Amino acid sequence: MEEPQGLRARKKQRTRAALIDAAYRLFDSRGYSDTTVNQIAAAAEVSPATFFNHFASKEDVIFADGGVLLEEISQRLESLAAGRNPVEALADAVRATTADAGTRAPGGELEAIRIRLITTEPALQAPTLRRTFDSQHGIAAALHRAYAATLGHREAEVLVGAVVGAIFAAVHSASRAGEPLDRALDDTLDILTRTWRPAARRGTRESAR
Amino acid sequence: MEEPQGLRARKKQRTRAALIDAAYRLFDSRGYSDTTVNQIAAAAEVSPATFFNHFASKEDVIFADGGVLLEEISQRLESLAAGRNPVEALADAVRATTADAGTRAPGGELEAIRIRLITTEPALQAPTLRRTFDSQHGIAAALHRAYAATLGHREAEVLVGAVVGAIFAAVHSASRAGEPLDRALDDTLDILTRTWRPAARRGTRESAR
DNA sequence: TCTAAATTTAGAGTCACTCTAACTTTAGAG
DNA sequence: CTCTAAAGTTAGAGTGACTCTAAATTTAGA
Repeated sequence: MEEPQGLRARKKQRTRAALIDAAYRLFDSRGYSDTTVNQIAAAAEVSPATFFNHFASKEDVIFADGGVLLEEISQRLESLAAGRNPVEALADAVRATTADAGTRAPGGELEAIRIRLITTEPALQAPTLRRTFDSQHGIAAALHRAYAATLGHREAEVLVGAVVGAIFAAVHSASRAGEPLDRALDDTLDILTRTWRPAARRGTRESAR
Repeated sequence: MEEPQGLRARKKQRTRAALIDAAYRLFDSRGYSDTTVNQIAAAAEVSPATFFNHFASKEDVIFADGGVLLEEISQRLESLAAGRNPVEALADAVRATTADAGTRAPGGELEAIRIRLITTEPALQAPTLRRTFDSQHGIAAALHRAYAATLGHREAEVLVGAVVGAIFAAVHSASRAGEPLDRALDDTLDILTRTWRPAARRGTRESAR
């Protein structure tokens, strides 16, 4: 897992790690908006220019090593598809992924800060939505692959969009109400699996020409 | 509809209209990102400071008179609730609202530009998502009101989130594929109403205490 | 040891956005 | 009609994210 790269690459990773660490530390104490990129660079003891050498934007530092969840869900989908309807499989994949994302050792400390940040900082709401939205295509593609026989391309997109949209809505409203997020997630997945029916298909082709 | 306000208010509306007009014109020709607020102000023949006097941000010009759709959908929900399940009512409300939003006379010219901008300009994706997401609460509240007897608070949030998320996913994928958006919307609403079942409720209270 | 590529850096510049203090115009009282 | 208060507009300075260019430093590999 740890390729013994050259000295060059190792140094680069070290400054990158220093930047991430400094950023999370500052975001945690002063808040996201009140932390400046210059402060992060100073705390990491590099020049401000170096920050943008590693991250495309200030937010990027927070989502830097994200996108892993997307791949995890997509992968799980394939093994969970058997015998379940798409929504059940999706729900299980989400459950499984979030379950061990919470207990994952490396970066677990930062993970807690991240969740707090993206659920509370207003300035991060839009970026979070955007990135999640972008990752939907990948999941939809995986779902379509796993249910190629019964699930059209558009139906897969719609389904994933619905599940993700529902989760976001529930998590956000729970967050505002001060309720625990994991419970909101469970409730949501329950509701979705309970109220979804595998589709009385009208035609077999839905991207008719 | 047009309160004959004082000269003061009329002048203010005129500069506001000039700003909106200039902004759309410039966005349309040079693109959103390549248009600067200074250029908009110059085109409207006001100072740059005045722009921010009317709009909180550059994007704000585009969404300025939006938010109307939200209220429309919420209102329609109440009259459409009878005899339908929640998803059917929601779908009908969306259909009805988008139907006459397309044919609404005033600003119809700008409306076309707006749709093109928010579906193609990458810089507007995040703001669009954010605003839509924010408006969900209002719709969810209206839905909960219309189905107070059978639909819990959380279920309403989940449902609206699912419908909105599905629509967004479909519209976005259609937009990337170059397919007509209205057709994607119709397909999506069809899929949703066909695959949703009114819920075999487990308990009557889902925000158990 | 020398050269080429990768990292970092300084520095100047753009743009969105904020804040403050002034300036102009309208509204309404007397 | 006049005078004052408020609303609207403006100039100007400043902050912070982000870009670009060119130079400095460091490592890789011949």
